[in-house]
Amino acid sequence: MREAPADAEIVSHQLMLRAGMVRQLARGIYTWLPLGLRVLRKVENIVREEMDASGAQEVLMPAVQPAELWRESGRWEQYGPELLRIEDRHQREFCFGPTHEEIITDLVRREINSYKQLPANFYQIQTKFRDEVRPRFGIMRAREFLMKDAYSFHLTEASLQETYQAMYDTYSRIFNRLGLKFRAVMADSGNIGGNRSHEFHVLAESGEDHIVFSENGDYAANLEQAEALPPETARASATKTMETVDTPDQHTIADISQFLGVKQTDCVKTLIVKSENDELIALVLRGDHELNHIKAEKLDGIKSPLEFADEAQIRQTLGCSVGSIGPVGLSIPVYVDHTAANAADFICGANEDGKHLVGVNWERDLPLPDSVDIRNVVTGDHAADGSGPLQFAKGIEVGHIFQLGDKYSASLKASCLDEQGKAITLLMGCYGIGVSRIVAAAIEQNNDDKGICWPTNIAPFQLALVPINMHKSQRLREAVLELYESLSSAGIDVLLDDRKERPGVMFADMELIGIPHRLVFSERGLDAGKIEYKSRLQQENQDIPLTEVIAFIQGCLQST
RNA sequence: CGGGGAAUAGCGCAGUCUGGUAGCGCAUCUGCUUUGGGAGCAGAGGGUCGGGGGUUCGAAUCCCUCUUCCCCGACCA
Repeated sequence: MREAPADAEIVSHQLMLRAGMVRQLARGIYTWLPLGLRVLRKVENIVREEMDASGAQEVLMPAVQPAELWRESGRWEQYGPELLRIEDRHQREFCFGPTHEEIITDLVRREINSYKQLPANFYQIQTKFRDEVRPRFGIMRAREFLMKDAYSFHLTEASLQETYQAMYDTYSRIFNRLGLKFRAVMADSGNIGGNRSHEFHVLAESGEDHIVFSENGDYAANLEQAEALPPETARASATKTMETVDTPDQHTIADISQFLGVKQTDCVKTLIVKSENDELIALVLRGDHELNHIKAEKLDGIKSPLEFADEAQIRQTLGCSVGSIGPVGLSIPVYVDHTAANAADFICGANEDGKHLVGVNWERDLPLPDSVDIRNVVTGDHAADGSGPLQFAKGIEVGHIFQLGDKYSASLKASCLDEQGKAITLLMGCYGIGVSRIVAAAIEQNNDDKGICWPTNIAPFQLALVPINMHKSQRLREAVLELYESLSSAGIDVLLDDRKERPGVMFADMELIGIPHRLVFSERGLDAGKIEYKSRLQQENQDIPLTEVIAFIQGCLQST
């Protein structure tokens, strides 16, 4: 289709519809059309080959899973509405699997009894269903999607580390073979649990995740996880006295700094969040900094997930509105960010509507508690490992590896006997790749105003063969068919555009669907013994002698 | 779950306010012309106007209701 449906928001979704790769059946549920499926299968095969090469073994687990196992792990209650629950005709409860920790752990506890069988790593490439609150962006965040999930089992921590590293290396090989620019970053392990975790991001401007890394690449983390170091310089000494000033109707830091004619960095903001008992806790940050929710909710006493206090409760306890809060004289617990703790002669709310304090100094006007890291890193911050200034990029998460430890093996009682005949609870790792999401992410990273620009290894076809006016020339037709046969037999994935269309239409369509290499064959070329080659990524054409064309194309495919 | 929007031909949209035979562009089909960057002319096919109910002589249009989809937020790989 030439026009994208109006509800396709991002470029990969629009192009996948226009190129005829997928069609939506229901909210977050898609049919893969032949062209899209070719890409999906190519991605899948690369993942499979590299997983096999890593020593992992492929299995295939059921999509429909009995509730009992989920009750045993405690997740039937925990998982919430994202878990699609169903009943069979006997009113037995099942769910459509969003992930397979329970199933693989159950399998392993039945089948693996001895240390001699370990370590083991099992994977599958299989359809998952997660009843997302808000599916969007086509297959980027669908409810039903294709995922590669792997689970490893170990007797010792060292063995888990070894497989974790092997998976890290395998993932890097996979994304390199896919031809995508990516980065592995340290990540929060979130609800899945465990201690160490890395995310793999495909870099794309439209990515929803923010990642940071140092120039030499030694340090890489997602924004949630990146540590903000305390300032290196000592706090300046006080030069001003504390005074109250009138700031009518000035609530935000932007308002205040403009109203008073000061920089946002001279201001300090105070956010009020809820404690575990729904009481109030203050978080103090420099005016220009953003609160990092993940860091905050890990602090003692703070409710997790983080919840901001409501306006009414703030007014009742502190006697002022949200826009006028400051740390001076607060009777509730206070956490101060490292950078805010380094401020001198700063400006903050006076805990009285329409008033702020200026010239405030820690330890003179108010006590300074031990400072903490609760902000997002910003441009100018340095990497926590000392590897230099941080750079920022946006990414799409396509892989995530975790060390689960005994989270599932303990609740599901998966153990085996060690060399001394003693039962040991197994340690686990799990490793996911969003196979269908990779297809969308690859398009987000590789497109132009004409359409998709597939990396050769995952393009639906490697080469487009475009004959000009083949229907008018029998000898051209014969030459084209012969060339098509020899290209195919040479193992080249070639698409012959044998439609009776005008050249412009064929060129535009081949560019839209993103075939990386193109050969144009005309009667004129046939006479000259030449064929015209063009790469999807370049403007210029070049003429190749017919006799050399197969070798030439093979060269093109190898260099990409 | 809260807030907002939409549903009319395969796609993009008009028509709805003010009820009176269902429209436009692209796509599709036929014919002729054209043929190296999304062709031109002529003609044709294609619609329970998301479903159900109501008001009316008459409903895409007004009323009620259900469903689905989209966006923002909360949530989350």
